[in-house]
Amino acid sequence: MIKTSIVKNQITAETLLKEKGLRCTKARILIFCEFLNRNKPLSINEFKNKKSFNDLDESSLYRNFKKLEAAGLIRAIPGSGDFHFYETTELQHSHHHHHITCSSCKKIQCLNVCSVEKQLSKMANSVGFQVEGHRLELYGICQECVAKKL
Amino acid sequence: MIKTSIVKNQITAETLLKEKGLRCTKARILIFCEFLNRNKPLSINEFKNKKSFNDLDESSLYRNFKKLEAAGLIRAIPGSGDFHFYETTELQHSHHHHHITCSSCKKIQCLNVCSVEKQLSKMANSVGFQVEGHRLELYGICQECVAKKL
DNA sequence: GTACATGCAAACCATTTGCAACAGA
DNA sequence: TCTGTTGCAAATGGTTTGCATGTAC
Repeated sequence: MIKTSIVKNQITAETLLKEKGLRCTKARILIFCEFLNRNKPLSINEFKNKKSFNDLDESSLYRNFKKLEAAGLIRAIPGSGDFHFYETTELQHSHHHHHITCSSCKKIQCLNVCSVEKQLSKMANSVGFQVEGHRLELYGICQECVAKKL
Repeated sequence: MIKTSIVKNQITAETLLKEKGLRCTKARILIFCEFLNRNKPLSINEFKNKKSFNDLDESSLYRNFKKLEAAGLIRAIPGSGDFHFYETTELQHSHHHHHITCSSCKKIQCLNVCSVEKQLSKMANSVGFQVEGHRLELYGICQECVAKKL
């Protein structure tokens, strides 16, 4: 199941790269597949620390991020700490999601719905901006922890 | 009018610094006053380029930002472009609000309304969580940059 | 007088760039 | 083959740090 989607993503990656007129390099496919497989904002640091990227020079990493961004396949997420973050622009609509962290037991849960886009557009428009994207992290208490505290 | 508020802010600055147990250095007062007077997110770069800060060494700038942040007088704004951004926690910035960053010129704008709380509660409830809080950063394009690109 | 702040220079670290060797089309 | 990509090493630029001097209290 998981393997199937990874294979599918590899094909997707190669197809999209070609569509955008980019050469299908080993490195490029590896990087772009990582975005498609993980489908969430990834920092450059996460690539640097991953064993499968050990053979790839850092400068090539950076250059490929730039290329993929220029081609519109990934998007830079402005300002997130010490490293640059990017996310894929593909799959966005079907898979865009956020997380909520339990402040008691630290469990992280995926939220499969994001229903704030309209509000965000309004908020941004009120100060003359057009929204391109957002980063949202929730925190709260999960059912089990509420139960424990009673 | 403006002068009056600037004088007032100078007094405020010195009072707050003392309250937090920080020494009232010339540099420290100058920096913190800048935050109180401008009352919006400021990048370190804006300080570096300002003539009134020419006499102050960069390392002192950075050290003072850290001190003021540790004392809770200013807050670092996560994820901006090439420079760190801070805003004062005093005045209107003490209440809950978010920011939108222009992905072109990197300007950061405060959003004075947060109208997503209800949606967030719903999203969280759907996976059995009660929301305690959230972190939200928007990015997009500001009016000026839209105009430039045309 | 003492602890903390400053200036200066060097170090640090993420990112960029120049260049020669290499690989995709 | 020809142009774009890679690895390596050096450069860049924002930020940090060590140390001797200066200043708030």
